Amino acid sequence: MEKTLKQIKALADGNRLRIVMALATNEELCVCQITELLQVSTPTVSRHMSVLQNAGLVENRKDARWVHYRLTGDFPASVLQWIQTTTSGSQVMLQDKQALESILAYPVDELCRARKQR
Amino acid sequence: MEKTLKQIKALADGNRLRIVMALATNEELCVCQITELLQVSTPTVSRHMSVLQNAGLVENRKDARWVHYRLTGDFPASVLQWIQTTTSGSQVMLQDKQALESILAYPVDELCRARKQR
DNA sequence: ATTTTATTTAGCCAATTAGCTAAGCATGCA
DNA sequence: TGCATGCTTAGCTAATTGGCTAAATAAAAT
Repeated sequence: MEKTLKQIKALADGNRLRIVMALATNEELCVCQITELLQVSTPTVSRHMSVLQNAGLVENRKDARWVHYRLTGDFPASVLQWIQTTTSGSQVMLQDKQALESILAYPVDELCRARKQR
Repeated sequence: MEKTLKQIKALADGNRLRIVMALATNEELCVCQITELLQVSTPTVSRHMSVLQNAGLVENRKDARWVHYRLTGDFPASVLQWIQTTTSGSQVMLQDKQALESILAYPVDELCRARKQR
């Protein structure tokens, strides 16, 4: 039961659900991009990612300065599908989808520098 | 997203997961029986049930003195199945399965009276 | 070598939550 | 009508959690 419970708890947060949905449609995102999406501080995103990773729901890949996260192959497919079908029409998720398009329009390093200036 | 998140949060607790699993294999259980299963106080069970009910995952039926809870038809089937397959082999769930057999062996009113004496 | 940059870790605070006991509310029975 | 019974609500406490800022780490660029 422990693993299942850990995974459910990892998903039981609005921001983490948004992250999962973003990764479901975008394969890989770096911390900086997720930070821009959620509009919370970088450390907060980092902690959310470690919760998801600890639950075995995401994994990361280091590439130069960036850490790219993606959903693991173990991510329970039926759960992901349920989340997608039940949330994809929601206000937040629609907004995120649009925001992600803008975010992905920038090269990663430009986005990060841009954030810095605020 | 709100409804989905509410449902996930409702499931993000060990005792509530145990309750859901118990109801998945037993159709209907009263508060008293669930209390006996979890070995926590009646008010605690009552609160757990209201969290699940608020999320639309369980509904209740009043019968004389007792309130019987069952999973709703809306309970996302794929999620239930995932929980069942991933937790049914766990220590806790196996113990619960046995405990439930003993609990169901008593008529409901006897069980409640029996509890009272401790 | 030093500085810049992306991310993580540590430490703090406010809000939420799961547990308890005590009190309240219904419903059935004497 | 009054009492017992099953459950819920209220109110408290301890523990957990999500957010922040500041400091640490790691890797690239100057």
